[in-house]
Amino acid sequence: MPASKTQKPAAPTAGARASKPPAAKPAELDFDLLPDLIGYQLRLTQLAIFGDFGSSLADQSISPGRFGVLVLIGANPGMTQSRLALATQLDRSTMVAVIDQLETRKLVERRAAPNDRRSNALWLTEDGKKLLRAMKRRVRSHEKHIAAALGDEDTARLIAMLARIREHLRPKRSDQA
Amino acid sequence: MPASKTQKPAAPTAGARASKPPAAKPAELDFDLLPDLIGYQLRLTQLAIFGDFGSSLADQSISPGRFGVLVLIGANPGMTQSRLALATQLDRSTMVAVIDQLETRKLVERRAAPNDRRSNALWLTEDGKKLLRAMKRRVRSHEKHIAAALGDEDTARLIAMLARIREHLRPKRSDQA
DNA sequence: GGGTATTGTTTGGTAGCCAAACTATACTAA
DNA sequence: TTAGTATAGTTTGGCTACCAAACAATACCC
Repeated sequence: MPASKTQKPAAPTAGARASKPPAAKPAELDFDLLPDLIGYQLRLTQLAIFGDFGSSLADQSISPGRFGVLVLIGANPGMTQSRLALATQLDRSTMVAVIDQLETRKLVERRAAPNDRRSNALWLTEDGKKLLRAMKRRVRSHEKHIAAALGDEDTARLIAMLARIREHLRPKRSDQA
Repeated sequence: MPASKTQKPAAPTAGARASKPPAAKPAELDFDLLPDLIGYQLRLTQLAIFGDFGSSLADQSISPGRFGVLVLIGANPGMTQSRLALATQLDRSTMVAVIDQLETRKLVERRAAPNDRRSNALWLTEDGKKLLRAMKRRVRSHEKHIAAALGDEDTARLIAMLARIREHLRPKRSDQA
């Protein structure tokens, strides 16, 4: 932004005030090929859903990702961090901070793994279980709200389509849903 | 990672969900309700697509988001940063860095806006146009590859479904595709 | 035993994003 | 004209989320 002010302000002094043409309306934006891109549509939709999801869980300040971690630990008590990292497609080093955070909040505990002293066995605390139950309820109701836009049948079809895309994209991969 | 299938309801036989055998083996992971969540599925699919997309554009080191910005500027030459921020759902302050980056790489230019000395009019440089053309080709072919997993008809249906979800979620909003 | 693989961790980096405060400019109305 | 207010871009500061390399402890295999 030029700080100089050497230029005269468009002299409104002259009475030439007659023609104020269409005033150059912003005009419609052209999104070109974007709306046809599946990745773009996915991003938009995910933004919308996560925004909604987030606001619905905001008071717990648990992000969708953290919720997923809690679910996995809840459903697979005693699992290790590495397995969890694999399942969530996060790096092991990332998972350290995630568990640190959840442990600080007293939602998750690291315990000794029975067979391997390198591993941490992850368990929900009572608080964690309680919070998870409450969040699951909300998530399910939130999900119902979304599914209402499509109907059960189309919702199932949508999920199947997404799975199909993934399978087609990455020939082989496992330990992930 | 021991692997298996793309995971399934996991619950070994319906209903039974109490016993916890002292699994000596990694055992199957239970993803619980996650696979039924649209948001979760979207995230997985987006990860897969963007990963693929990214690797296909890696040599240009242009992220999907940056690509979208280039497309918008290309299709709406002279548009301002604010409009662009609105269209991409980014903050205006975020857009500054984005444009800085693209300008440094000589793909985009900030020019004086004709009617408003506060605004920057954004234009692609020749390099920008060239790169955009090349990337569009790749993106389209990439898109074809994805669509091949579904077929044209289902692809269109998928996109329509996603749009429906968004509309249902956020009552109304404009300036976005 | 020795070699190698794996687990969790530390460290250091990146991308991407938002919010508040600020400057320059534009618009509006007294 | 002038004052008030709104807007465009920017700066600053922060935050989340992520990866990659290196490392110690432990496990596994021969």
